[in-house]
Amino acid sequence: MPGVEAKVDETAGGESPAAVFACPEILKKRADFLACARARRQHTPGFVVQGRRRAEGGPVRVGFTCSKKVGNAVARNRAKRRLREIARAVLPEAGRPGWDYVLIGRAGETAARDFALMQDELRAALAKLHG
RNA sequence: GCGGAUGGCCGGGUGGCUGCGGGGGCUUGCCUCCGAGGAAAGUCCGGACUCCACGAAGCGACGGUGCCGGGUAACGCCCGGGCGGGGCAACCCGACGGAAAGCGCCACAGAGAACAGACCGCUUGGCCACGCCAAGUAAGGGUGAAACGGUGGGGUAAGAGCCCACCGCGGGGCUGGCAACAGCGCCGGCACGGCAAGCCCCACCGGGAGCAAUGCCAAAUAGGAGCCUCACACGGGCCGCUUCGGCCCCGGGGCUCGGGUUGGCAGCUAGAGGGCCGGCAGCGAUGCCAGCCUUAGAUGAAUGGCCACCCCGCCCGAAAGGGCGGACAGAAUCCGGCUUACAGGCCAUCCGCGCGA
RNA sequence: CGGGCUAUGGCGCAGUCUGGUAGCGCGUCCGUCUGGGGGACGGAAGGUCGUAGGUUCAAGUCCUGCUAGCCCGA
Repeated sequence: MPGVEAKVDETAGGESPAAVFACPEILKKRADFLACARARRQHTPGFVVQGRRRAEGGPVRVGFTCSKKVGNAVARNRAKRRLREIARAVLPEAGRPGWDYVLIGRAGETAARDFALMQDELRAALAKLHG
């Protein structure tokens, strides 16, 4: 859909306010996930984060993965919701434009770990990833 | 009070801040409304809805269902009834058609395993007499999951439905019931072991695929290949000296085939819909009528995060209080069932035992 | 959304159709041969047949429900 892509290019131009970063673009293509999987990664007790810098630039993008190992549908959905929430809270300030991030849920921990703790861990992991 | 049976219900609540999906509104970034389940699950049945195939009917193959009656859009579901089994009872359970249509199987043990037959025996007779032979017999013993009707009496050389009574079984009759079936009396003297969740027979049912169905739009490979047809108007080629005529390419239309990547829209949520309170018919499932309320539609896929109070459970504590936790589980076209999972709690009816009046 | 396959000793597989004895190879253990190792030979142990019911005298096998894993089509 050309119209939508044109709009995305506008917002990614750099002049947009911080509100754009409040809801980062969601990764939808399998190829994007595979590209991130080949890039750098950081492990934390609650989740795994992968990140890569896209050659073409653009906004912050983020994707979420919870495999069957995490549990049944309820456990997977709950883990993804918590990952989305910490991404929404942390990425606008800690994420870098032009980067793709993938957050991967882990069995048990992602759904049970303290929420504030996971936010700090994401900030620390992103710093390591960028550096 | 203790124990039990059946039917039904709830599945944490309230408020605040901040986010997500969808609808609507307008002043285009704000407001407002709605937003998971009883199983949304497993995908085991039955439908609706789309597309494909098909002249009708019959027969066959394959698959399914299987006591009778009713309910239903339909069902393998539900209700009522019958029969059989379990329980002191309330009540529960049952793949519950046919084994005299045919084939097959019944290991081991045992004399003998489906058609009769005789190991130990019993009785009679004979003899070279503590044994052998012949005839009769199938009551008793032993084996087995199962042994050719059972119990009692008569009878007999010993026995045997050989005869009798009761029970069982089979046949036909009457009565009650729509029926499954039940009851009553009559006849037969026993023939017909089990397995059909082995093949099979009988009766009934069933076309295939699935919302990634299907339809439309846009971009793009590239305006591809084949067949039929229309027209020889333009252009090219061939036959022909030319006009003209015919044929082929090309062109218009139709059909088929091949390659075939994304994106959007429709389908897409109001339907045999659910809930509450009534009325009528019915034992009931259910049907009819009336009123009110309610009604998720995502597509890398929406319900999250934090806080406060209350409820419940566990732990620590003398208490105040503190800490941890909240069953099973997440819509994907929709509906009716089935099956499976489920912390804790509530309500109603009924049964047995004990105590009291 | 629809369809199929598998589950048996530690590992890989037979046996299931056609019901009565669970078998094969590798591995493990013991012994012998060798000075020792390897190897060979001989012997032995080891299986709730995924799970819960049912049919049957009898179930790994037949039927039904469930669990786990794998594969295929749109």
